[in-house]
Amino acid sequence: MPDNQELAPDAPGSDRQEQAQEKEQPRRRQARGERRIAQLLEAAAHVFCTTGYTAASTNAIAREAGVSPGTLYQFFPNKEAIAIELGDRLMHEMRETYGEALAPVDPATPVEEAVGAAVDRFIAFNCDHPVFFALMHGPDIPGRISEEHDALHATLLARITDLLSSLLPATADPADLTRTARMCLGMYKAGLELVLGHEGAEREAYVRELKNALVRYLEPLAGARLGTPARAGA
Amino acid sequence: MPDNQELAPDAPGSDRQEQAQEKEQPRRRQARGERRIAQLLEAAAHVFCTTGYTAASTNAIAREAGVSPGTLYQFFPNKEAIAIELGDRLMHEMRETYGEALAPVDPATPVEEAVGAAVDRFIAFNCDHPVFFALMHGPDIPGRISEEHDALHATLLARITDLLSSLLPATADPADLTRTARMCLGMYKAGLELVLGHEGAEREAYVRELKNALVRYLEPLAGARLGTPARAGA
DNA sequence: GACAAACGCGAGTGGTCGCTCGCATTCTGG
DNA sequence: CCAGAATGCGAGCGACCACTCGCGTTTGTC
Repeated sequence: MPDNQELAPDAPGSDRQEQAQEKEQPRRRQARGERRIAQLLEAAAHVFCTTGYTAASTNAIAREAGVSPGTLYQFFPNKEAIAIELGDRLMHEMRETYGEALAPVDPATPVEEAVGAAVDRFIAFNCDHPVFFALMHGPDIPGRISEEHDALHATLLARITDLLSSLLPATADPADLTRTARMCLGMYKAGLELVLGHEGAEREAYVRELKNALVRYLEPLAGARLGTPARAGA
Repeated sequence: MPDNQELAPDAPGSDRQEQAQEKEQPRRRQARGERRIAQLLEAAAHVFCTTGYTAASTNAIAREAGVSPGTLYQFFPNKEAIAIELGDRLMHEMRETYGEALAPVDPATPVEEAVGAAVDRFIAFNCDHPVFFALMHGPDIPGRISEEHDALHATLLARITDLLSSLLPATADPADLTRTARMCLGMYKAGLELVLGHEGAEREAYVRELKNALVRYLEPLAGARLGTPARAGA
């Protein structure tokens, strides 16, 4: 088992003459291998999506990718590593493409706009990558993914809390803020599930419904700000 | 395997002389057996609660109940039947104890009151029986439980839709009603998760937060009704 | 072309889990 | 009190799954 150092680096400290590469053991990999990895991850995404993590068998993933189980284990040390690599790539893509949704907002933007923009971005990402939802909300996910989920959860919570504290001028109790932020995130998740469960116009209607729920929940809190009475109903 | 007809009745039609009992094959069971069943179901509830359905092993359930695996299979034909019987009993108890929450409401009651009463009842039930949440929201539940969940889901949806249609006088589009009802149920589930994740005063604060979110979401829809501007904040 | 390393295969291994079977013990009706 | 049913046991069976191993094939390098 002298393979797979790239995806699952073990403890170093043995004979290593030239670490003058980029990072860690280079593990020379041909283009063919990279293609196989992408192929396997795509197959894994499909299988995870349809059956969930635990119910997904590595043999099924290999079959879906059209390779043998042995080939799969040439590139991934174990089943967990597949989910982790998949999660890492999704996380990376999300931060790259939709990172702006996490950036601090101009405190002058109305609630509707801020909520709408954030919801649109995250909904779009989740619609493009349904595996993300399966990996993040499965009850049986491996430890590493769970950590990533917690990190994302905490990040989102912090961002929402920031946004809320910019809305509530002096109502200072941070415990209230935390609860409200958690409630917002929960409502978003619930709405996301509804959105993912429908297609086309119906899906968009649910997006509007989710935005309505969030805005109506948050608007009364923004008492000190200039009200935005214009509300485009469904 | 001439046992377990009561919990898993197979196709009848064979030699049955005296069906003058109460229902189905009587399957004479001693008090000891009934006690064992209750004991096993309690153990199963605990194991399902902590590890989920699929991860729960029948041997673990038997161990938790302090009996051998063979004894477990004397009363349940298979693992699924354990979850089904547990679900049936929970469902029965819910209908018995909290069925009034599903009864039609007086159309004169304000939104806050109706929402608050329903939320309180269901939250209380779920707090008393955390297994219910685990069985209903696990992604790996067996078919029968899934059907029960769907039935409950549909019932709740129908009730919420009724309540909504009594609020919206003439805004007739039933598709909008369905979406709003689904959003309400999703918000309730999200809130329930938050509530179950906390204890004591914090838990009650989340209950209030959930009610706030639901009321604020629904209140603007009740435009034609006499408004209830008194809102007790957190 | 030759060598080595990366790639690819699929039968096989160890382990777990749902479930069974033969047998011992306890209860119930007559 | 005794025949038979209900209860109880736990080693073990078959199936499945994550993962391995030995060997054959392809690819990059000199």
